[in-house]
Amino acid sequence: MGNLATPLSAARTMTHPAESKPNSRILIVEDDPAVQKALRRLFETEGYSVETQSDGRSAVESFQAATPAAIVLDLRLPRLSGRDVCKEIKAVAPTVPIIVLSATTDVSDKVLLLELGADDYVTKPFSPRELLARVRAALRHTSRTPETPSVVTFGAISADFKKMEVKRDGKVVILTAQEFKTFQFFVQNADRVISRDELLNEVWGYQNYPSTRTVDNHILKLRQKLENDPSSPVHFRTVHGMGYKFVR
Amino acid sequence: MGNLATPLSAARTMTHPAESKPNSRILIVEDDPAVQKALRRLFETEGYSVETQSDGRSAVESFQAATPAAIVLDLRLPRLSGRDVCKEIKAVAPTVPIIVLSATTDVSDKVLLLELGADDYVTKPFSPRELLARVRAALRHTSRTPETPSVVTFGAISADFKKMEVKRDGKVVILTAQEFKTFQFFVQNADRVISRDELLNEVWGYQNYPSTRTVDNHILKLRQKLENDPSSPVHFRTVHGMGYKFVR
DNA sequence: CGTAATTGTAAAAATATTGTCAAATGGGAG
DNA sequence: CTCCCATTTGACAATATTTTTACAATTACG
Repeated sequence: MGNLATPLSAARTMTHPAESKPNSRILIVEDDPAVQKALRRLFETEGYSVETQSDGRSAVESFQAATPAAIVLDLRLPRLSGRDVCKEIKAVAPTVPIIVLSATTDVSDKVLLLELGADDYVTKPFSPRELLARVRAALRHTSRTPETPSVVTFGAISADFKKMEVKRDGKVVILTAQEFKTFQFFVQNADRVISRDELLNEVWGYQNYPSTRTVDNHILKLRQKLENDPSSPVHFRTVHGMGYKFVR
Repeated sequence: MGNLATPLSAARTMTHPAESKPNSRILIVEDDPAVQKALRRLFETEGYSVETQSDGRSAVESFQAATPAAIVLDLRLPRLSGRDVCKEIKAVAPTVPIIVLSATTDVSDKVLLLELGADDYVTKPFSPRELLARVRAALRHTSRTPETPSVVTFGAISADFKKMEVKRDGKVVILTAQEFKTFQFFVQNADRVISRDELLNEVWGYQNYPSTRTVDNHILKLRQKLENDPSSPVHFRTVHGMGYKFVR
């Protein structure tokens, strides 16, 4: 099986339906007043309550005063660098998601982000929607922690998402990267009808947006690999005119 | 990959079922006639109703005349720059999503998009599919109707709109896509008399506008599937000369 | 009552969606 | 550069749904 490190992170960009969290407090750390103002507006119109800070030291203090649900953090900050803010906060509260804003040069390597403890990042000319999506994804991730259990079993299938391994009757089934991502998305959204469109958006992403027939083909593969009788699927059900639905 | 001119035809073949909102009007602001024409075709073949404008001033006026569901906006415009169009519109109607078309140089700075208040952006040259995907994503986000409770029960019927599942006496009843949509509309508008025309407008959409008899047939199906005694309906009532009325 | 308009109903006809496979594409490893 | 394999596309068949159509039943109303 291919290396899934990169593709998986893409799947995190989910904008999830009907999941807007009111009452969520966001701490925005950004020194450019224009950007700060714009960010505040962005999140406030989405129903978040916003706290802003302009430098690193104040950010940490503000965080300690009242723990926000998530943090949007510019890396280039006066007084205390974004890196250090990240580290300090993660040391105290490792579960609060931090989304880093950065120029491409700031994070040439993902290793850096891991070291920092950041949960996600958005690079330079970013779309507001994308930032929102990532914050939401991060929030969702923490708010329902046991969302994706590491191991899921149903029928003759057992999947270990941590190991990225799927077994059928105890024998390893090899899924390709895309198949695995699709599978995981279905498991995370069990019992819900998912349109091809949503799949393309959430699993494939924007940059490569294939035709809807591609989705069907991947469903076909998943059925062939995971269903007892692929021609009359039990788990990967089709909902005519709507999309697909996964049931355990 | 996609340079706008040719690949449009490719995206045309993309069948796009159920998901697309009927009656969605898109305002396209683009001064290059060739691109404008291509964009119009792109969105029209996907079932959107399209309004086009070639300069900034007209765009704002057109917007005020009739508010579209979303706006696709080129940044480089005569008469009034895309930036200003964006600002003006966002000042009046912050919820209408704006997707910006831009050369990479236009958005080299992350400040820009945020200040503008744009929701998303696509850089030229862009793939038609990507643009479509982003517009759809934006629409999906705003047009979310939180008014439908996820689960509704009445008589022997229980409906889970999230799972798109309807049960009668605990047994799953299979509704087709159109039946389900019709059913949902009735539930959302319980106790109110609904004319066939309204149903055709709201549930079917103007792009495929069948005869009013089609409505009757769907009511028939709903009664057969959901009523205890379909020939003397309790929930899906006929209001002679007017239309139908759903009561729980 | 009687008639015209409206609605109920079921089957046929027309469309639309999905399943499936083979071939084309494209990216990465060697 | 070439080969390999995942991915995507495109075609076509197989299904499923939507719409039309025709006619019977019902209702409104003089």
